Amino acid sequence: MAEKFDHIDLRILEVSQKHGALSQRELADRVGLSQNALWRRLKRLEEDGVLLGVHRRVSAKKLGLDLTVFVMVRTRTHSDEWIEAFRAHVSRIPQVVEMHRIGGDWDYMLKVVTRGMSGYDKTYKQLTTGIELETVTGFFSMETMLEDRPLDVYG
Amino acid sequence: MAEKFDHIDLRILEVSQKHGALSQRELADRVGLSQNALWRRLKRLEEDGVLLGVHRRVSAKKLGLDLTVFVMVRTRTHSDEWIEAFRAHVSRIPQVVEMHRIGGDWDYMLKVVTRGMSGYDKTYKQLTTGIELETVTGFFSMETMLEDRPLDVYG
DNA sequence: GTTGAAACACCCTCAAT
DNA sequence: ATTGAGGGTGTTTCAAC
Repeated sequence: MAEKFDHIDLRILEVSQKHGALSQRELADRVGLSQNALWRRLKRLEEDGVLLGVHRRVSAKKLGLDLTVFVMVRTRTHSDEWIEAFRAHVSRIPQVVEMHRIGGDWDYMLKVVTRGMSGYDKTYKQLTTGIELETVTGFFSMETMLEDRPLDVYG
Repeated sequence: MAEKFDHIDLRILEVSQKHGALSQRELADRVGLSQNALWRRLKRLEEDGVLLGVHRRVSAKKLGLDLTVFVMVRTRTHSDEWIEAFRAHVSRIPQVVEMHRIGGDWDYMLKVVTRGMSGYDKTYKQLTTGIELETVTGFFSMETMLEDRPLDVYG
C-alpha cells in the first residue's frame, strides 16, 4: 500500500482534529492552499472516510461528571454470540464511553464517566445485572493528567 | 448548588456533542428554540466553560493507527514534583492520547494509539527512557467495541 | 495547483413584540 | 421567549488560467 495521504492531507487532518471550527479560508491559510483547493481536499478526505464527524467537547467537570473509572471485567463465556450480547448490554449504559476487548489478566476494559460514587454504583449495578460476569474490578482515576489528545497523524 | 442547566441547555449539550457541524438554525429546531434564542444560549454556555472546542474526528484505522494499548505503570516515587515531571515526560509522546493517575494495583494508566507493534515498541522505549519506572505492563486492545461515546449529560 | 465571481446559506446584531 | 431584517462572512460551484 503506497502512501495514501500526502503531507498536506496530513496537515489538514492534524489541524482539523484540534480546531474543527476553523473556516475553510483560515484552514486553507494554515496548510498553504487556496480555499478552493482545500474544499476539494476536504470533500475527498470525507469521501475516503478518514475525516469523520464534527463534535463539540463539553466539560465533564462543569456537568458534575467528576468520577472516571476504568472497569476491568473477566467473563466465563467467550463465544462470538456472547461477546455480541455483552456489547449490546454495555451499549445500553450511556455512562460507558469506551469499551475494549483486551488481552492479559482481564477480558474487557470499560471507561466509565459518572456523577460521583453514587452514579458509579448505579452504573455498576446496571453493568452486573442481567448478564453473568466472573470478576469486575474498578480502577478509579484520581487525576486526569492528559485527555482527549489528537491522534498523531504522522506516528 | 442549584440546577445550573435547564433541560434545554442539556439538550443543546447533548446534540452538540454528537453533531457539532449543525447550523444554528438546525440545532435551534432540534431543541425547540428560535435561532436567536439559541445563539444567546450558546454564547452563555461557552462563557460558562461547559461548551468547549469543536473537533473533527479522524479514522485511526484509515491512518494505519491500528494498535491501541492500555499501559499500566507502577512508580517508585510519588512526590508532587516527580508526578509533574512524569506528566511532562509523557506529554512529549504524542502516541499517548490519555493519561490518568489511578488507584489500585498500579499508579498510572496510559492509552496509547500507534501504528502496529513497531510503533508501540518505539513509544514504549520513549516512555521508559529518561525516567525511572518500577513496572510497565501493556493491555492490548484486540477489539474496540465502543469508542468516543458522548458524555451522558443527564447521568 | 491558482484567481475571481456568482448564488446561496449562515452568523451576529438590531428593533419590535 | 418570539419574528423580521440588514450587513458581513462563509460555503459551494462555476469558469478561466
